[in-house]
Amino acid sequence: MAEITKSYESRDVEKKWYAAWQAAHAFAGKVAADKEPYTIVIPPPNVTGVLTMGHVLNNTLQDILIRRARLEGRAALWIPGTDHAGIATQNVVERQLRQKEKKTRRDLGREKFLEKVWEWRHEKGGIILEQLRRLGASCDWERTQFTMDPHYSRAVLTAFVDLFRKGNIYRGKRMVNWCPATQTALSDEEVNMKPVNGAMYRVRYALVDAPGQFIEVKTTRPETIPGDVAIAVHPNDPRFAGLLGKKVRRALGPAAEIPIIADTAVDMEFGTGALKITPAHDKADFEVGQRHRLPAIDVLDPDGTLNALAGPELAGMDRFAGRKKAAELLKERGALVAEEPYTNNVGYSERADVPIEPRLTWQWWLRYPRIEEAKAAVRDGHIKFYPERWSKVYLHWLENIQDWCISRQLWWGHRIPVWYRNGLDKEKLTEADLRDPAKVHVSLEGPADPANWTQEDDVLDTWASSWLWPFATMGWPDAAAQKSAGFDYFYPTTTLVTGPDIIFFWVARMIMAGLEFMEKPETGNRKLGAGNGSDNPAGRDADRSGRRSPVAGLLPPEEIQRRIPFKNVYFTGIIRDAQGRKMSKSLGNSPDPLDLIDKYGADGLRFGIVSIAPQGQDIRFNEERIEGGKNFCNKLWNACRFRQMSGEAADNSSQAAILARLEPKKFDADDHAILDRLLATTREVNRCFGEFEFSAAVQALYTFFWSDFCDWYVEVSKSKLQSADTKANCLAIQDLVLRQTLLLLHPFIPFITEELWHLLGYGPEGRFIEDARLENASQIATHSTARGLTLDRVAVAAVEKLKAFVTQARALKAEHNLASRRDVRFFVTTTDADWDILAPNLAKLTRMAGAAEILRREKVDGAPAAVTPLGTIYLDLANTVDVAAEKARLTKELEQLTKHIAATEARLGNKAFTDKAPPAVIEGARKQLAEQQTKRTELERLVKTLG
RNA sequence: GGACCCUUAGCUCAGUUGGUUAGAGCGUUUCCUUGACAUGGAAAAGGUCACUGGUUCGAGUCCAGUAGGGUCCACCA
Repeated sequence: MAEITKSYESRDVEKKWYAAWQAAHAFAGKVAADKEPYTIVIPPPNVTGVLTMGHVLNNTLQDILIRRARLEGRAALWIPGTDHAGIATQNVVERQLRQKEKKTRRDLGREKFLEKVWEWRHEKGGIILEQLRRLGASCDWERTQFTMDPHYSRAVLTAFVDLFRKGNIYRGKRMVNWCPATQTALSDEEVNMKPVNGAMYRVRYALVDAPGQFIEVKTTRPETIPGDVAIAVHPNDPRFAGLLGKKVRRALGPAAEIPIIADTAVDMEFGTGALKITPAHDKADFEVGQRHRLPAIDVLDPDGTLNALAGPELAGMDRFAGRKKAAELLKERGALVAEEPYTNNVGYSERADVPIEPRLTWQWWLRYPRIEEAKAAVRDGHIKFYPERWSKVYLHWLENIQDWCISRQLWWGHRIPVWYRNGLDKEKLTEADLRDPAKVHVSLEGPADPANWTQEDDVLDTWASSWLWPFATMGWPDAAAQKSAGFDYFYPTTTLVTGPDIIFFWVARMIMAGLEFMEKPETGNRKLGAGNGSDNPAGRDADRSGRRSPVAGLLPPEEIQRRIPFKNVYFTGIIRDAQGRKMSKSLGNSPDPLDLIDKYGADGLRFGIVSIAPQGQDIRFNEERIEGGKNFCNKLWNACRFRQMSGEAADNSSQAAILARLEPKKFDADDHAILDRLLATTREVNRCFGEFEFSAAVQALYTFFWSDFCDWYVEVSKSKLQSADTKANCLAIQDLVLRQTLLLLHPFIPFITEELWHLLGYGPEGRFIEDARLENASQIATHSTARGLTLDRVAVAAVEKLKAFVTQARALKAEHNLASRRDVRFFVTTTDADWDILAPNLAKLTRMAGAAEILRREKVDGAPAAVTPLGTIYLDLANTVDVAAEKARLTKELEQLTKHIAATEARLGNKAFTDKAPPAVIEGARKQLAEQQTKRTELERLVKTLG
């Protein structure tokens, strides 16, 4: 067996084991009838993405769950893959095209451009999947998915056709969020509101019939004045009662007389109480316009440039330049009454980070399916959220859900499988036309006579493909593919690990998709993709609320349970920098995880990131904690090194073999205590996994391993290993502890644990650590009992006292500047009972305290002393004691103790306490008081001896 | 405007149904290269648990309110 080196070098170890795991197909998810499945689908990173700290956290947690599942003997499957990320990817390729060839995508044309995108995808896409391997992610790479793969596209289009047939999808001309930079519509979820410092302009409009009279409005967007079609006031506003129905002259742009109208949408309190109505450029104005049958005058081109309708002075200007110019023009004409700084909320395009424009366009909309069941799935606990509070956010969104704009004016994506009969005027298409197969064809295959049809240009929102991820990655809707993927076995997936920022984008939609599409094959998967079904023209009077009355035919609970895409959702925190800001590319405040892996090892990074990621809270990134992860790995390495240097093991190849080497008759208190702590830690980690408390699990393992095992047990071992009588048993205990600790730690730090597992020979030759089974505490206890070992819980308390004894002894030395001396003597005055605890441990205690000897005495005078749970310990200093300092030190301790005693006595003297508190608590208080009093008596005596 | 979260040691944070003298890591001070580890060991200093009330025998923990910080949702020009 190879010798363990002095320090842990991660690089080669990581490379070696990852290659070995892959060569052995160790991560393959295989159907096994005798095992429980454990399934995770990765939140697919953008194919353009590179590994960020967010990915590190997210994927480390998934890997922890998957590896733990394997150790527990479950059939684990983790499906990896990437998202085609419509806008992001198209942007990347367009930018490259612009830089390298000085061309736009339109210069190339749709087909050529898409070729370029695929080229890019094959050359540079999916780097992140390679990076995940560096992190140690144990995905089943042979199942890697991409949302633009042919089979995945088929799933996406099948879902579209099916929903269209059911009447959930319709086409409508609506106000949408338009991104002038990418020139596509966006869903509400892709718009972020930001406060923007701008100006509020007070503008006056001249009354047509009353020269010299005006009505004033306030606006932040004077450049849209050419699109004004009315001025609205509240019908109950007395200030304007006389003006209703009168006309004013548009203040800017093509001359026009526009009416003053009354509408309750106007807030009398705000601004001047009068509102300019520009239906083409504001959602609220659009609705007012609809109510009053006013035209919408669109003065902006799709790219945000003012067009001819804005008038010659503004036409051709960018919207922001136009705003300034408009203000100047108004000023020149005396129409600008005032201009003041103003901060308002403006919607920004999430992708392009530019203000969006409300814009009236034809788009495809989805009325979400299974909304009620989606609520029930979470409300009734079929799907559990961790932390639970996110379910409120989820339910609130579903309560107020709006139809989803699923079409995008992009080229990279799933092209909507709709064909229009040639010659049809798309601008005038009615709902009835849409459902008429003679006019509009909807299918996967396309029309039989393609020459007579023209396909829809738009593609689907990327999320309209990723919402199928949990089952489209397992073959759906192809029955044969589902069978070979083990769909029936692995679906529903067990746990989804994701960020709360995509709860609406992704989590909620996946739930609805699962509920809608995962019907039993025999009852459903019927005519999926069969084309226009006009049996249910429900989309006819689609309104923005999109609410379907809760109809009969809601799924029963068993069916919900069967269809849901996952049983647990764990929401990670968002990783922030030291100042608490979100990590972002533009701020440059995100460390490169690969650098961190180089510096601290993948295991160090994993351990560190998990340890700072408590459940449900955002994470303040702290590189020192990553360094702490590395240090922990080194500690683990060296403890195993110590074990290896301490002696050959008879047989380490299984837990049973190690248990067989235990010699229960030779157990001392430390042996009992460390095994007790091992079982407690095993139990605690188990509990943590049940509650998804990863950082608590790491904390428990850290404390157990570092404090209980290394700082105490390994140190007492050094004495035990000196004696041939106790050596073999001590080594067996170390092996038992280390073996179990490696198993418990493996999900968190897979590389180093695999390496040490082999170096110490804890498994059969040629097998991985994950081929072993992690036993829980009661299984270990049962096996131990079978070997004649019964753990002595009293020993645990004794060891706590011994630890306190040693600490006091060391403190005495340190206070007298003798910490480095190993030749000091200690005296102890104590009871026979306590001496019985001390005596068998004297060799270890002497070594631990760094003393030459510890002797029992009846009485000691004039030496520095400390009161321990096992008697009073004295440092033999002969005549060199500083009596005053000694007295001050003891008096201070006595004072503190007296306060505590008073508090305890007060509690016990309170009849309400003794009447109402549980007996165990009262008993604990009494015991505590007795101990405190004993200690006080002793301290008082010591102070007195000092005069 | 609505909802949710946070405020505990110098810093970053744990603290799981209310119950001994509130913990960890980092940092700080002093000491230690003893045969696993200086990526380490020992000892120590450091907290009126944001504030104010309430419930309770007992509150960091439960309730109400206040202040400060954050996130999400919401069409006030």
